[in-house]
Amino acid sequence: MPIDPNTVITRFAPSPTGHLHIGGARTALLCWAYAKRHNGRFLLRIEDTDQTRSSESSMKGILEDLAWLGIDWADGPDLKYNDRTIGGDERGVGPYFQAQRLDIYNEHITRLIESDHAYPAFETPEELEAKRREAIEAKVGYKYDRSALDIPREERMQRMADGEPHVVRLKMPDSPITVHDQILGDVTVGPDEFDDFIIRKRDGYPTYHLAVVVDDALMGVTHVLRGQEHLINTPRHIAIQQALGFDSPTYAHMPLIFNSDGSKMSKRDKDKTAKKAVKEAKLEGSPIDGLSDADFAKWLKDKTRQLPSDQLIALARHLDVHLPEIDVEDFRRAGYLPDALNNYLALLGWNPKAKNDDGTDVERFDMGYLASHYGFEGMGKGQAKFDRVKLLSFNADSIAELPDDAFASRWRDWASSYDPALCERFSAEDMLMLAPAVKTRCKTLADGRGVIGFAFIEDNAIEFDGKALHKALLKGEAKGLEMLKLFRDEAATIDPFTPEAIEQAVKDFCEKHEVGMGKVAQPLRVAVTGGPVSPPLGQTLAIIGKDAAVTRIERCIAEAEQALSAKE
RNA sequence: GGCCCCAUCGUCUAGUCAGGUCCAGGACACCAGGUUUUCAUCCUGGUAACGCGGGUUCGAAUCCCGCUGGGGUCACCA
Repeated sequence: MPIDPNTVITRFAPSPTGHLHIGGARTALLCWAYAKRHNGRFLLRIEDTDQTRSSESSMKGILEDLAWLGIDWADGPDLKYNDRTIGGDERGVGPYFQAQRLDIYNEHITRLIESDHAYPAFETPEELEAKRREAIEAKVGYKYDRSALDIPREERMQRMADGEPHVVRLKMPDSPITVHDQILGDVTVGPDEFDDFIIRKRDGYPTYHLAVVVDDALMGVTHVLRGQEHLINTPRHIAIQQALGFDSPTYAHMPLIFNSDGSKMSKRDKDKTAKKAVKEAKLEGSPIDGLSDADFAKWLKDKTRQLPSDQLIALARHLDVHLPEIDVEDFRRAGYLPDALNNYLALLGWNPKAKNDDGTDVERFDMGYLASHYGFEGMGKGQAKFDRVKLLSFNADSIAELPDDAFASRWRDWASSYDPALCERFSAEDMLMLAPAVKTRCKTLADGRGVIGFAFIEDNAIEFDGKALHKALLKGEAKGLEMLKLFRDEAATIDPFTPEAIEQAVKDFCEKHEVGMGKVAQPLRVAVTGGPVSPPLGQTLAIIGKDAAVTRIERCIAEAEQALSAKE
């Protein structure tokens, strides 16, 4: 297993216990970028040593989310995904699932025990828990008391060989350990801060600390970039590396990201938002299929209880609330573009420290830029708050910058997964026609529908906004109503009924009658949409089609005349 | 609570390592004006920050100390 120390190798190692969290996505993105920048390899490893919490579906979801973001891996799980094979094992350092590497871990653990760097311990979890509680009551920090070391070595080894249930603990050195962190600088932690932690659990699986060190070393990982929550773990990892004779990789710990109120971005935020909305709506029973009233009540009462994703989404739709996006999947569903999300994520904690031609700071960039410029030098040290509003602005810009055809196809792709009714109502050609009107008016692909909401209403179900109707049709000298009546017959003759032809017809009509555009456009707008706000008139009319337009104009005229006669 | 990390506009940040060119620059948000048949886009301008207290220095956002504040971590989770 030859490892080239000159090749940068980074890794992302998620545990498949849920969706890919936005924080994890940022870690993966920056690890990926660092490897690309140095012409190295980015590898993916699945940390599934927690047998009770890991699942196959979580793992697949994570891979899918990474692929959606545009993060690809040189080594890692070799899975078929959308007919495309991702990953490979050219170097022969797999497998990339920790659960398949038990022999490797055991081999190393045996080495540690034989060299007296580790030892078996036989206390039960209950015994340890009791000791821990005592320590807390006595207000002293809990540390494992090494009582297993009181057992003579021979006896310990024999009991282990006899199959007595045990864990294996690493004997921590009694000198301080310094982490040379690329972002934070040197961080030294004294020996009093650590106890002899467990490296193999009672069930025979290694703990995270052991597995991560062994895998990183054997897979040739040169740079470990991860969240700051791991900083305190690093001395433990260094201790294992030293005991095993491994070189330590270069470490870089990045600041964590938080909600704008300073709280941790947690998957539970979604449930929290939904619970609040349920209480405000004073819902008694479960409003959605598949969720019993009893389960609903249980969920509502228990702050920590979470609903399955699909039920939560159904509930949110029912209550018309927007759930905060936490997982990558949430951002996908909400209609974010991966480019915008990646851009924002990278910028949260990293700064390219470069200027645009106009002297402003470089903020907007694509994956290619990241892959050629990312480095630890630009990383900030402070914790950052996740600003959804700024992300939304990035997303809106990215959408607006898309050429019409690209926008239309992305919009359609999104809708086919998350808003099938939109695809039924509009063909691909329709959506292309809609593109210029919609793309500058939506911040996410999901709010594209809102821009053209009037098209989803039946012609005879349009409700005219009273205020708008009055202002556009009834007020003033040159009555909008008169213009609308005159234009009604004109509209029927427009052929083809395209945005351009409609615009031209309105323009000609205005010139002929010597009135300003507004005098005709606003009444028409109210007539076909019911309200005073819509995309440009040509598109607005073309979207619903000629027959619908004429029908709506007639209904509006009738409504206005009724309002007029009611007044008199 | 022990240990560790951090601290510039409301938010993300540039500037801090090599103290003066910073009465602190950019972006998002906000406010005002302009373009536009509405809305949106777009353009122009504006409000807004060096947490506090001590030092060092001719001079500190930048160096040192303390305080305060925020965060992480103390699992047979990762």
